[in-house]
This record gives sequence, C-alpha cells and structure tokens, in this order.
Amino acid sequence: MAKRPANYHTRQGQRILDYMESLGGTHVTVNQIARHFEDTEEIIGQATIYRHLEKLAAGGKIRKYVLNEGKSACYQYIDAVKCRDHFHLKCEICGDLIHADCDLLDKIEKHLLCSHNFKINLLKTVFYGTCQKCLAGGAYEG
Amino acid sequence: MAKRPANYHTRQGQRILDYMESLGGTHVTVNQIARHFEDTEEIIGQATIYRHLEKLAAGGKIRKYVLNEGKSACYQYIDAVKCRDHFHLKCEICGDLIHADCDLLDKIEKHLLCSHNFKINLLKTVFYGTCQKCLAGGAYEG
DNA sequence: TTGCGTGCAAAGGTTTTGCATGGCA
DNA sequence: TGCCATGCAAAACCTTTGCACGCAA
Repeated sequence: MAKRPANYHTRQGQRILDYMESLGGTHVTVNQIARHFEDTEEIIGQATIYRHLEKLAAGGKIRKYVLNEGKSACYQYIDAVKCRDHFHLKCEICGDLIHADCDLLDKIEKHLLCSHNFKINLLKTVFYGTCQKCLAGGAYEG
Repeated sequence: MAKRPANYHTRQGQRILDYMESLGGTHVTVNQIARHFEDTEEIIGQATIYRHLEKLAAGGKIRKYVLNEGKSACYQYIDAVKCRDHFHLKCEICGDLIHADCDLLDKIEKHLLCSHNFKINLLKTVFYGTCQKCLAGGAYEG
C-alpha cells in the first residue's frame, strides 16, 4: 500500500549527489547548485534539483537547513552512518555545523520517548543557535 | 539617526494586540489572524497585520517562530507572568506540531551553553520524529 | 495641519505542481 | 515495454513594498 518510489539511477541524480559530496560538508543553496550546473553546462532543471534534494534529505544523505526565514534553504552533505548517533548544532550566524556527541543525547531521547511519547529522528533534527565563536566575537552583521 | 516610529494608537493595532492576548499563548499564523478578522467583519489589511506583528515582536509583546522556511511564521503572545519557553516536536508522519513544555528544556539549554558553548535558539529549533498517535496506530496515509 | 497608519494591489522571492517527453530498468 | 524522472513553465505560497487616502495627535 505504501507507494514506494522506484529511485531510478539517473545522470541528474548522480550529478547532484556527486556535487554535494564534493563540497565536503559545505552548505549550499538551491541557487548555488543551479548555478554550478549552469557553469558546467549540465542542463538540470530547478525542479529536478528540488526533487532530488528532498529525496536525499529524506534518505539522510544530506541535511536541510533554514538559516534565514524568507531566504532559500541550505543543503549540506552528511555522512548518514556517522551522524546517526549524535546531534547537530547549526550556528545561524556563521553557518558552522557542530557534531555534538555526549550523553545528554540519551537523556533527551529517552525523555521524549517516555514522557512525551515522541520518537526523535536524529538524522533530521537540528538545534539552531549561536556557536562559541560567534558568541565570543559578537560579530553582528549590519 | 534611528528613525523612530511614532506609534500611533489605532483601532487596528489595538484589535490585533487584543486578539493575540485573547489567545492566551496559543500560536497563530498570519493567515489565522486574517481569517479571524474576516469572521468578525473587521477590515484589517494583511499588510497591516504583518506590520503590527513585526512591531509587537520587536517590542517583545509577542514572539515569532519560524519553523519552516516556505511556510508561514507563527506568532504567540507572551504573558509577562507565565512567559514559559517550550520546544517543538514535529511529527514527520502526520505533520502535527506538538508544543512541549517541560523542564527538560532548561537542562538542554544550560547544558548546550555550559558544555558546548552553544546558545540554542528555541524560536527556530524543531525536534523531528514520530508522535504518539503515529507510533501507536502505525497509520499511514496513502 | 502634519505625517504616520491603513488598505489595496502588485511585486518579490522560493518552492511546488502539471504535463508531455525522454531515459532507466 | 512500462513507468519513473526530467524540463519547462506556470502556479502557489508567504511576505514586502508603493501609493493614495484617512485618521491620530
């Protein structure tokens, strides 16, 4: 009954995944991705990029971030295996992604499950805030 | 140099503030607010609602949540007395947004700040996962 | 009277969707 | 061959902005 997408292997899907991997963890917007393929003269429609990013994010290959409200979302390649058991802190100012690995996580996970009956998905959950550097530096853009 | 708005007292501004207060801390979107005034046959333009919400948020009367990039923001009246923070649990299956209000939040907040030097932004952070209903029912919509 | 606040409509931007076609399995 | 994926364009969506008029001070 659950309609499962076939997930064909296509040139476009491969190119997009390759590109995300090649960035080594840097985040990019859809616009930047689109421009990249324009530059390399690969024709990949914007809708296709969106569709693939959505799939990749759902599958845990990449992660989607929303740094500015009206602005476009950012996507970043992650290692789904390594990132399964720690949580992620995304700095809204510098954009850094911090992989936090500590036992608070267990507590949160258990508490949400026991007290709120909520099973958290760590692949998708991101804590937004301000990182050490930006807290200290007090670097505010105009 | 800072151009300070005069902040006239107007019917619209009062009505919007009244309405936000009357909700007692519940979230609403701009759309819900607009519909409310349509229902009560108060003519208040959408732009006016946005402008007032922005002012109220800037003045600390209400709080703005940006939970999803393309989706509309949520606004919540802040009661000076019971100005409780809470966190958000978003069910990936049914889409429900749960407002969880418990003291685990304080622990998380403090821990992230003390141990990870990370100041979490609760207005933006959302915990993704599976809610009680969907865990139990296993109800998948086609 | 002054000039801010308002309402309407249009613009701006990002993301989604419809549909005919092409490509993967 | 069947069906998904693609590309193009248009639509949908939220939010901001421009402008003339009304209303608070």
